[in-house]
Amino acid sequence: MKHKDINCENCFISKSSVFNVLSDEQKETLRHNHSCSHYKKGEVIYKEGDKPTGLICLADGKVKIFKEGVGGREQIVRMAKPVGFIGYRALFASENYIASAIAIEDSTVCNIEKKALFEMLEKNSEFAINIIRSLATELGFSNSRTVTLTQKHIRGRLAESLIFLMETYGFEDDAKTLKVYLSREDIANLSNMTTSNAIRTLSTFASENVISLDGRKISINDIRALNKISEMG
Amino acid sequence: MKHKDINCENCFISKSSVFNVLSDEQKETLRHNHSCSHYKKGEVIYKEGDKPTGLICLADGKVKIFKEGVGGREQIVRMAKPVGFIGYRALFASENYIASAIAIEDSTVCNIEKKALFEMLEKNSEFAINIIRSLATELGFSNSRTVTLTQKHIRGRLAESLIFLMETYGFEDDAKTLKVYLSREDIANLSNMTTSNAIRTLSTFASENVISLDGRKISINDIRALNKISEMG
DNA sequence: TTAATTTTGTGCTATTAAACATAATGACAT
DNA sequence: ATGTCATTATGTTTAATAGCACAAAATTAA
Repeated sequence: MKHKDINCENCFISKSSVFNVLSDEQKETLRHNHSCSHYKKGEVIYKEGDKPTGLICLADGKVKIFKEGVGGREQIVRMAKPVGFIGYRALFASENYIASAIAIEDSTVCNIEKKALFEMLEKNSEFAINIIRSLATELGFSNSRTVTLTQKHIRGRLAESLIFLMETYGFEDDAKTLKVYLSREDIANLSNMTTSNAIRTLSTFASENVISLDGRKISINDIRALNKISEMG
Repeated sequence: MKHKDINCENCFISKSSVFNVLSDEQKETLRHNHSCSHYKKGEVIYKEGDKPTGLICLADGKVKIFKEGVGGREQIVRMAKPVGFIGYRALFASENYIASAIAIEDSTVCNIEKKALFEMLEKNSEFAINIIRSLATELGFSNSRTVTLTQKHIRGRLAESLIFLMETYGFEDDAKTLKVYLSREDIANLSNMTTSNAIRTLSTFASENVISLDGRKISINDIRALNKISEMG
């Protein structure tokens, strides 16, 4: 369910956004061609096969992007955090979405119309170069992940996922609890393993004092050990 | 070993290249900032960790791009054909290479200087948009491949690789023999399996009359069956 | 509050594919 | 031609992990 007109100004003012090379006037143009929506935890933002209507910016919340594979088994290909973009790959490739996006927390997104965006790309080449850099970086990440997910063993894959979540979402105030609360199934889908094995391996990590578990709360006790497991298997 | 000044004009005149939106004058500018090289089968074009010096265009030949994973096991992430670009990801992300490129046939490549290329990106936004589209398409391919390689079983993965090679390099004049001659090891590295299993599974496909084998020559007898194996496992 | 449903946790079994071993074949250098 | 090395081929064993079954706990709905 969408609630219109919720503030998503974050998307335009963030220093780290690809928009940072736009002039105030250009930002204003995009602002005039956007709409905001709100999604509750678990709601679908877009589905595999849908046609993109614009560039979606995540102003607040957390979103998982995943593909359905063999027998409906899902593989999470990306986790988005604010301020970040989602669905841009399909938009720029002029294709339909090849993955789905679901809010894993209540989220606010803003949609910038395709037409206005492409006009901006033509006008401001520095902006285009920013997009090129983002896509190239993301492609490198994807290639690395392919190798990881296919070659590392379960412990290595899970350790790497935990490191990834740590780097993406950071810690709570205690400096050790991951600031993201995923189901065991989502953790499994991120790490290319069954839910059973994700549960089992998390328990093992906890028994080795590498992490602590309290429901969906995961605390990292020993980053060095986690890195070692990720690298060595 | 590199041989300078071998013709690689293909790269500039190809209709299907991202350069097709450049004016004659702009093409001339890039031409003034390029150099050609030749690589024999098996020679390294660049290695993981190297710093890109420009955009490499494959004018003639065939190249495999691969990453080294756990225990040096290689995963082929892309196969390049003429006219196509290699090494552009690292260049555009301003990173060092995260994969290596090796000629699998005698190949001619041309290197367009980084500086001239980026100046062109700034001048011609249509060109930049072309690059954006290429990167976005490639990213989609990479994401799909991640799911395939992690979820499909051996038969499915191998079938998909054969279809991929067929779509990438096409057939010889007999309309059934793949126009690319890979070692069993390369086929394995493309399909995320051991060499033994690639050999075994190819034999099985041959015994099922889906393909025919004659040394490194692979002929596709039944595309429909191959597609079915790829989809169903 | 109770009932229903989902999520988490744990043990056992079956299956897949890797690892290993050993030939056979083919390519290449001397 | 002859030896060396890489590649291809095939059989056997072993290890990893998916699949399944079931119970406990937590969450949601009635």
